[in-house]
Order: sequence, then structure tokens, then C-alpha cells
Amino acid sequence: MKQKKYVTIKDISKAVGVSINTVSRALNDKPDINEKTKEKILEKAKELGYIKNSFGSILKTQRSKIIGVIIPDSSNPFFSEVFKGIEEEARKNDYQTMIINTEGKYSFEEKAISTLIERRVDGILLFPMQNKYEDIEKLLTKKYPVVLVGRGVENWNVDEIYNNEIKGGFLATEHLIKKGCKKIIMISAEKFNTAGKNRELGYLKALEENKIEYKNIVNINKLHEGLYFEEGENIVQKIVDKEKVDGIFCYNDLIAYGAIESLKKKNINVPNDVKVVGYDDIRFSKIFSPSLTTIFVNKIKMGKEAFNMLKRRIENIDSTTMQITLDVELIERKSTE
Amino acid sequence: MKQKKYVTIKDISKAVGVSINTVSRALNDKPDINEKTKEKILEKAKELGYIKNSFGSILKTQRSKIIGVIIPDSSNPFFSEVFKGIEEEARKNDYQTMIINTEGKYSFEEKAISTLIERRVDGILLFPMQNKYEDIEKLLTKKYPVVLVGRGVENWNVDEIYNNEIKGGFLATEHLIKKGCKKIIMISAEKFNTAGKNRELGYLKALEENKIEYKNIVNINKLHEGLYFEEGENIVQKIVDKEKVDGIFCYNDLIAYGAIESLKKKNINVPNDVKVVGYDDIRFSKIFSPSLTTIFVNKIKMGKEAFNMLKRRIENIDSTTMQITLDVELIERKSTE
DNA sequence: CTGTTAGCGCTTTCAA
DNA sequence: TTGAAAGCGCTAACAG
Repeated sequence: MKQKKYVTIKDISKAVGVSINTVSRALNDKPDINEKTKEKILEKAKELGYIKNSFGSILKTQRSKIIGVIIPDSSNPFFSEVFKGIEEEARKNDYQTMIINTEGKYSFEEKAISTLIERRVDGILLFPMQNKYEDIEKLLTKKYPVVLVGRGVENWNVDEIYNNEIKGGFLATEHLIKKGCKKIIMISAEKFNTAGKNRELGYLKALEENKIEYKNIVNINKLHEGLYFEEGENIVQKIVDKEKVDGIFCYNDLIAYGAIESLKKKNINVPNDVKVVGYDDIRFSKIFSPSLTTIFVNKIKMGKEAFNMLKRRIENIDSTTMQITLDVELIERKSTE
Repeated sequence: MKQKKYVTIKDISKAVGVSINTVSRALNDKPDINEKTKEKILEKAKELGYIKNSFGSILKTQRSKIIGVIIPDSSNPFFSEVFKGIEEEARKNDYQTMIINTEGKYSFEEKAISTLIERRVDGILLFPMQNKYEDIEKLLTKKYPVVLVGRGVENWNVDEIYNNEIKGGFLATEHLIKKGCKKIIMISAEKFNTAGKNRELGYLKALEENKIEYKNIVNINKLHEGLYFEEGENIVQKIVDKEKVDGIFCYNDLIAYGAIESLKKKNINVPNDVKVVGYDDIRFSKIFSPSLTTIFVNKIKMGKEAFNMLKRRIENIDSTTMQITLDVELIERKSTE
């Protein structure tokens, strides 16, 4: 026995003895229909176990009610929480999500876009790579609904949502200064990453306002997603011997974990000898030991807002673009006590 | 200006001056076609910026090349890693995934299934809830391709993939015994969870083989996904004062973190006073402090295998069902040193 | 090697 | 209030 064939509206129409579009009207709750026939149809539909084939209607209506999500690494806790927000809000709005991991590779991002267009998703939420973005440019010239999440592209007329990175960088650095740090280094993202760049600006601003001369930004250079921890560990291992730093501000919490791990191995005490601040406030930072001072970013909200921006764009492709900046907050914990 | 309309094979056929199915043949790399015309068509397609509309072909071929993934909480590190394995393997095989979170609620699981069928996914990977499973039963009687992941249903004729839970429970408990523990409690999953039940069997078996009388299994009773940590904390807080335990085996790493947190608050030293073992070996367990002894489960592999099982089932709905058991391994770390 | 035709399941005119 | 018919974009069977 093979998988049972699906019941179609045609089957229902035959069974009830009406035309297929009467069935369609009943099923879609349209006004122009007799209550009695409608009831009969609905009943029969249930009896036969009818489940609508969305592809039929998609083909006709040209709306798939699917959005694509292109993300570097869905197992990274930051992304996975943002995604959760996206999925939750999408589900509420009867959209489904199709997620594709890029592993941080541009070629995967490019491929993901064309795959999703082939699937005729109504729009795309993209966490861009940023070392290249011709693919995004192409999307925009075709007027494809797209929202960039997390990292912006300068001077583009596109919907974007990100956190107040400058403020985040500033808060983190200022906090370290207040705690008495004099030599603060920052372990930032890859050079091309605008989120990283803005956090750097915040870092520099805080130093300047507090008249601290020493500044030192080290950019990570990871080859793959999922190696933040290792990068943090490596960089700190190399740098701490040369420079007698007393504060470290990290691009994200995972890097901070690595940094702290490295300090532990060298028997440098956190927070007594060196204080460390992370960024993102992922779930584990409060149970990390020492618990990590970090910049709180509302990841669930970010996901939800991102979805809603995309929905708005889908519904009106010509509405003016908007850039949403979410507020951030300093969370003080033991790593800077 | 509205979003540009998509180019169709009809447009290409007009532009080149051939019939639409010649175009189709060229695009699909079919044999019966002249090389030259094919070239011309491909060229024109590129020039016009043609991107196939998969819905057209899906409607025709009745194969969506989409699989559904129903998961309790995609932001839980265990699930998010398994999902990563799924997505990776799916992508390799030109499948896309549609993920739906159930938040551990049966009604959401039910809804997810019907949503996915409406989307005519070719099959479903389901991480079942298990307090109820009429929904799954229905899927099976309809011969819908489905693979249960992580948790089994007893005595059903269905594809399943899970870890060797009995062995895991045994290894964890045996390890604690070897380390000198005499009073070992187990914090297990909800009562209906078969994975939990099997880990309990392993726990009991190890106790018995080592002639240890004391046994104590506490089942968690969490209301929502994402509260494992808090549950672990609560349970240990309540129990440790009454019972002088010296070993704790937890259903998963998150519970173990909570347990350890609770012990820390009571100034009970891990591992000196109480030794703790987790389960799953999520990413953070090696950087947790103290680093967590746990049962390693190959999550990426689990995801990949799960996908391949489903693919096999999709391609041959009548092949005999299989149950795959993945091996597990004890990872010794500081929490039991 | 290529074109004609039918049809996947649905929605949407338009007419009755 | 209902039905007939067309068509969304694609593939496949068949004929030429």
C-alpha cells in the first residue's frame, strides 16, 4: 500500500454534488454562499480528512506565506534566540520559516538567497556576512522584500534592525573604567563587521571622555562560525604577556568565555587582576563562572521586530525603509566586581 | 514601482522562439535536446534573470523537497545542535527545512503537524512530547513519512533514532560509584519521557551491579521548555538538606548546571562534597565551572542520521522501519574529579 | 530532437 | 447563491 493520496476540493465537490469553487468558497469562509451548503461541505471535508494543499493556492495567489531566514549558525546561542523570536512571531501570523545556515561563508549566503527565491518565499531576513554584499544588492534592485538583521550596511536604503552598538561599546568600556581599569583592550569582530566597528566607536568614545590614552583593538579573524571561544582564548593568550592589561572588552560573550579561560590557565584572576566584559548576554553568561558582566541585548524582541518589519515590507514593498535601533543595557556580574 | 514580476519559462520560450517544454528540458538537463538550442536557452534564461518557481513543479511532481522539523525549543543547545545536523544534511540533499517550535505543548505539536501537511512537506522529523501521541498515530495510519527523534514510543512500528540511553545512565552512575559515591540521586525527566525512563534503568542497573542499596529518582516537572536550569536548582535545593547525598546524576546538562549552582549557594563543594554528572555534553559543559562530567551524545550525527532515515522513508514508504541507536560515551571532567 | 496538450490543486473572474 | 472556465508555472506523455 502506498501513501494515501490527498483529498482535494474536487473530491469534496463530487461527494457533495456542488462545483469546486463552491467548495472553495465554503472552505475560505467567503460571504457568497448558502449557510446550509456551506455546512454540508465543511462536514464532508472533515469526514474525508481534507487538508488543503497550500501549493495550489500559492501558485494562484503568488503568496507563499513563507519567509526565509539566512543565518550564520543557528546553533550559536545568540542567533538561536533571535531565531526563536522570529519563529514565534511568524507562527502567530501564519507564516512559516525556512532557515538556512551559511556557516559564515559568502558563497553559502549567495546560494541560500537563490534557493529561497526559487522557493518563492515572500521575503528574507538576512543576518549578513558583510565581507561582500553584491548578493544583497541584487535582491534590492529586484525589489525583493528583505530586512537586514544585526549588522547594517552603510548608506543603503534598506530595512535594518540592530542594537545600539555604540552605546553598548560605550557602556561596557565606561564600566571598566569606573571599576578602575587603566589599560583596556578590546577584542573586536572581523574588520568588515559594522556591528564590531560601532562597538569599537563606543569603546573609543568612552576612553576619550575619560581621558585614557591607552587603546588597543584586536580584531578576530576566525575562519569558521563556532570558533569564537577558541579565538578569544588564542588572542588573550598571545597578548596578555606582552601588554599588562587590566580590562578586556569582548565583541561577544563567547569570546569573553575564551578570554577568561585563557586567563585562568595563566593563573590571572578575574576580576581581581583583569576584569572582563562580554556582549549579548546569552543564557549561559549568568551561570558562567565567574558570572559574566555583559551588554544585554533583547534577542527575542529583535527577532520579533525583525519579522514584523519584514511583514510590513512584504505588504507594502514601497513603504519608506526604516532602521530600528534597539536599546541595550549593562548587566553587572562577577567578572568585573 | 512594484516588485518586478518573475520571468517564467513561457517568457523564455517566447524570447528564444521554442516551445515551453523545450525550455523545461534545457533547464532540467534532460537528454532529448540539441546542444545548441540548450545553450541558447540557458543563455537567454540567465540574461532574463530566470529563477525557477518551485511551486509549479511541486504541484506537478507532488514532491516539495521540504521536510518539517517539529522541535520543543530550537534555542535549547541540545536541540539546536541536532537541528544543525539536520539542516546541513538536508541542504546537501537539496531539501529545505521548515522548523516549528512546540514549546513543549501538545496542542502546538498537533497544530504543527497539520500546518506542515498543509505545506505538503515530504516528511516530518518529530521530537515528540510524549505525554500524548494521538497526533503521531494519525500520521502513521495515513502513511505519512515520519521519523521520531530522541525519544521513542514503545511498541510502535515507526522509524526512530535515539541514543543508547540505558548505557548512558549506566556509565554515568557507574562512574560516580567508582569515584566513591555511596548515595547517588538521579534527577530525571518528566515521568512520561522514555529517554528519561531508560536512563533511569541504566542508573538502577549500575546501582544493582555494585550492590548499592540507596536509590532515589526525582522526576522534574517543568511547565515550560527552557526551565531545566531552574528545575535543577529547585530540586537540589529542596533535597540536599534532607538527604546527605554525595552524587547527583542529572537528566541533562542544563539541569546539572542548576544543581551545581544550588550546591554552590549552599557552600557545598563540587566535586569534593558532591559529585555531579550531566547528560548530552552540550558546548558549554566543558567551559562550565567546574567543567562538567557528562555523557557525550553525537548531536550533529544524530541530526544527519535522522535526516537520512527520513529521506529513505520518503523514497520508499514501505521499507521496513528501523530503530537506530547511537552510541554514547562518558566524558570525565572536573565535576567528578 | 521538438511541439502539442493535459493537468497538478487552487482561486478568481464572469455569467447564469 | 452557484457554476463554468481560465490560469498560476511547471512537468510529462505522446505525437510528430
